[in-house]
Amino acid sequence: MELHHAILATDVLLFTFRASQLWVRTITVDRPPYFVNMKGFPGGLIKPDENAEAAAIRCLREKAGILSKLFIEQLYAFSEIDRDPRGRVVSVAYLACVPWDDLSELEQVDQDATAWRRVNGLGKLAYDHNEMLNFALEWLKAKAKSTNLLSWLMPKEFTLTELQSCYEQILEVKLDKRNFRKKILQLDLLKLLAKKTAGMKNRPAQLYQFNSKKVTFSGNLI
Amino acid sequence: MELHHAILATDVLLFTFRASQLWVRTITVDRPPYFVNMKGFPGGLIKPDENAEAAAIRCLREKAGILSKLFIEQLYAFSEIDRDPRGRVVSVAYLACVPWDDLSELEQVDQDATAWRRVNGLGKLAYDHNEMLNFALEWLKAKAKSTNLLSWLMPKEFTLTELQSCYEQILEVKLDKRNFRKKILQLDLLKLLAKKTAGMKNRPAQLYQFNSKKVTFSGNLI
DNA sequence: GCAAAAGTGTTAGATATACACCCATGG
DNA sequence: CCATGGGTGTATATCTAACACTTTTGC
Repeated sequence: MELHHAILATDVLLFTFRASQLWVRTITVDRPPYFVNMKGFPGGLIKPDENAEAAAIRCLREKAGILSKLFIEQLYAFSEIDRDPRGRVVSVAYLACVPWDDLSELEQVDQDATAWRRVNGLGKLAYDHNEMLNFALEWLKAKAKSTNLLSWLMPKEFTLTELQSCYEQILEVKLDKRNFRKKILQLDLLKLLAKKTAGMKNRPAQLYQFNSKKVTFSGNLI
Repeated sequence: MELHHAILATDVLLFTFRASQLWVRTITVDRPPYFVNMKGFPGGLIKPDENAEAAAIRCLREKAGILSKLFIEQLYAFSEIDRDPRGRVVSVAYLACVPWDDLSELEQVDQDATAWRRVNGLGKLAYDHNEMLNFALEWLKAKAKSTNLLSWLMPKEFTLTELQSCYEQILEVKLDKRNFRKKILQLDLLKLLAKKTAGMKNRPAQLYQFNSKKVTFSGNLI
């Protein structure tokens, strides 16, 4: 129908939270001109019979082995002419989140081609994936401040200290414990469970869960 | 290099503010299957030697006759399979803003193929352009609340009543005059000019201008 | 009993909201 | 003098920010 202009692709930045750290799913990119174990985010071409989001979810499955239900939203379309050394490729990047304990053992484990890596200290990534990561981290900050997005990063049950730690990671600030608890509890996002942590070498902590995983504006949270 | 998958295009929603109303630049789409004066937003294919934003600016020039310097930011990539009846076209939509009095007479005037139309009451548009408009209006709301974006919609000199009216249009709320003035003045975004309106049939109004047109977070404005 | 993390309130300052009348101009 | 839109202040409620000690458990 028209002259061929650009290949259309997608990349996905999938985040999770575990052990007081933000993690992102990476793949190994060892194609020319990238060698020696360079990392990037899973992605691939968009097929004629799928929209960009469907392609993103498929790539997560095929390239990163992730099948679980997840939160996914479009981040940005990266279209710089030289962003891919192989040719003109425009990539619609997606951001996704999944609670660590929703993942199967196979999804949690690191493999040769794909692994969970801490967001801090990823180093130089392939293509323009560092730029994508910066976009994603800014986006996470904005959403963490104004929505209940963290329901897609926290495990099913968590303590307020763990939740606070997740906010602190994403917002890159230190929060006051008492003010944080007052604020988050009065927002009515959380349900108090009839359970506490056990087996720790300190005082047991009250467990909570999110009321809803529908991500909506929830006031100015933090 | 690869199988042909999708054509890559861009569309631009260019807004301005005049006579207490939000306006958007439209074009006439009378190609099959759209006839009888259907409206849409200016757009076109992305060329091999330009990124999406450059293509958007070029399309504004070629299809809508707009050459002035403007604020432009990516909105969303629309990729539904059937969004264009002519074939598989993915469109990276951009939102742009320009102050009415930056426009030349030729840019202000309506022509056969392209015109300024009030945002309210546009009716059914071609393709998925109604969806684009909804995205853009939500985006405008969010930015109006947290940045000095309106520096790209207001004329060089304006009264506080005009500025309030622009906020009210975009946010779709009615604001209290005294609270609005208190808030906006204490934010230090505006410069008081040594001028007042004249020739009106009522009391002259103080004129202001924006200190800066660099769009940045400016507190929770309104 | 000690180490480690959990849990808990108050106060002062800043911000948001609600609200009504007088002023300057043109006709 | 009247119609039109411009301009101004206060009081209350709410939210934010700063801050330190006691409790419960495992070892």
